[in-house]
Amino acid sequence: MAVSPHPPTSALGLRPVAALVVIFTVAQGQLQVLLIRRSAPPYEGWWSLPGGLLSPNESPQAAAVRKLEEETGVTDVYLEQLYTFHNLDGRGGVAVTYFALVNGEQVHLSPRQEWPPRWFPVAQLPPLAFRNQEVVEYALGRLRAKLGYSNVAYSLLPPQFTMGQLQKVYEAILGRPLDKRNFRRRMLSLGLVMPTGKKARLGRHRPPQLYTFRERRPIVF
Amino acid sequence: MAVSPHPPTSALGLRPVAALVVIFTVAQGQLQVLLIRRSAPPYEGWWSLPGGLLSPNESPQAAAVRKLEEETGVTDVYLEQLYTFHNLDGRGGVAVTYFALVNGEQVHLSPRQEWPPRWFPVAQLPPLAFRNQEVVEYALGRLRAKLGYSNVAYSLLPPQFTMGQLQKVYEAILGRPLDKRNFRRRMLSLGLVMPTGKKARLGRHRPPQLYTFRERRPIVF
DNA sequence: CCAAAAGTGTTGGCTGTACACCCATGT
DNA sequence: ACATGGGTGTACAGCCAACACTTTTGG
Repeated sequence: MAVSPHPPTSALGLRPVAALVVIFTVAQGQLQVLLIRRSAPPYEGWWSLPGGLLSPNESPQAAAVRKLEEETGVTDVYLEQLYTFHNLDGRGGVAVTYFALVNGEQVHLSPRQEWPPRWFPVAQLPPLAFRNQEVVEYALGRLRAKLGYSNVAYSLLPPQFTMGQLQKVYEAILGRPLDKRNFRRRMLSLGLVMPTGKKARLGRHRPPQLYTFRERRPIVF
Repeated sequence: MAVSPHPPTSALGLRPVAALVVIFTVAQGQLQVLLIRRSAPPYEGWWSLPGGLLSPNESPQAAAVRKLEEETGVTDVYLEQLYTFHNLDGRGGVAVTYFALVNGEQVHLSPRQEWPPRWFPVAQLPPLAFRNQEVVEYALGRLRAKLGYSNVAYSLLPPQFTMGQLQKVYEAILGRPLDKRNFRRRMLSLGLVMPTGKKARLGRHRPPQLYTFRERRPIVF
């Protein structure tokens, strides 16, 4: 374990506890992560994950929700606890990490800050402060795994969408192309999504079929 | 969220941080959990999971290892972070939980304490302090899931074992019987275990074939 | 001799994957 | 007319679950 360059703050079992959020979205066909720029040392000016110490009486999850809302204005999205790291910052603190999935359409990045938050494609991240790189990689692995057996994608899409849109989201997250027919079959047979009521008219001027998620909250199979 | 009956200890983002360990073993054909009795209020005299606040400069994982060693004398076993709970004790603390798997043969429960630790079958737990019941259930779900795609069982068994022994461990954890032939085939074809070098002599007096885990450290597929 | 545990193959169902063409719409 | 995207079926391979009897060992 690395030697702490700072005096210990950990007597009595009391520790600084922070929440960190890896916020994902899919835009321009790519999976993207939200990063902010640090305005204070250490790592001043470096890109890093949104997060910070818990407020008095606040739970780690509440802090994650608060950070998410502060940075993106979005609430009521998929949020899941990832892992709890120790000493990410070299000061003996504990960081509870989360990942969130947001629909890029609804997000308005807070422009109030001097150095505003920005989306970065996961494949082209800048150097990150602390050990945030690790955290992003961990989150990405988890997200990809969950895609296979849960409905996490619901919060990346509008309430109604076409199969093509859904498939593009999956492809962006997995980073590889999928077969259209197999994809459709799987989504339907898992009961993940269902066609909207709007019957497709036969004959001329038939609009594409729209689908919705059966459940717009976390489900695991 | 429940109202705290105690004054908040959470100003400045400093919180009490504890580690809790769900220690599993398989004995008498049953999956068992190690519990201790609390010697102080609240919940004095109730059964609960081993754990406690971090020592100065100690990481949550190190605290979990320490607790495990204190209670069972065992070291170098499978240990995995589970989930981080908030306010388990109603005092606004953060509890990082772990689960561990130990081979019952190697364990010598510390008898030094007035109220010694004891194994309980998971199916027959006594009432537990705080919300430890939740933690055990969470751990059990995770353990069962991991059994399917990892080699976690290695630390529940001696270095060499028969297929029958291995199968009994799986059955105890899953709580249902398995088919002998399918089980053997799967273990071998997944490359989880391999026969020991000792060639089975043909003819009379052939001892049962012994197997070992290919890797005695955490592997996930 | 008896009880207990090791060892051994085959079949049928299901699931996942690979693969190509037509139709409608909008530009 | 062309480009874009929606929509459709089949065949093969691998995986899992069900199923019964023989051999060996130790007492």
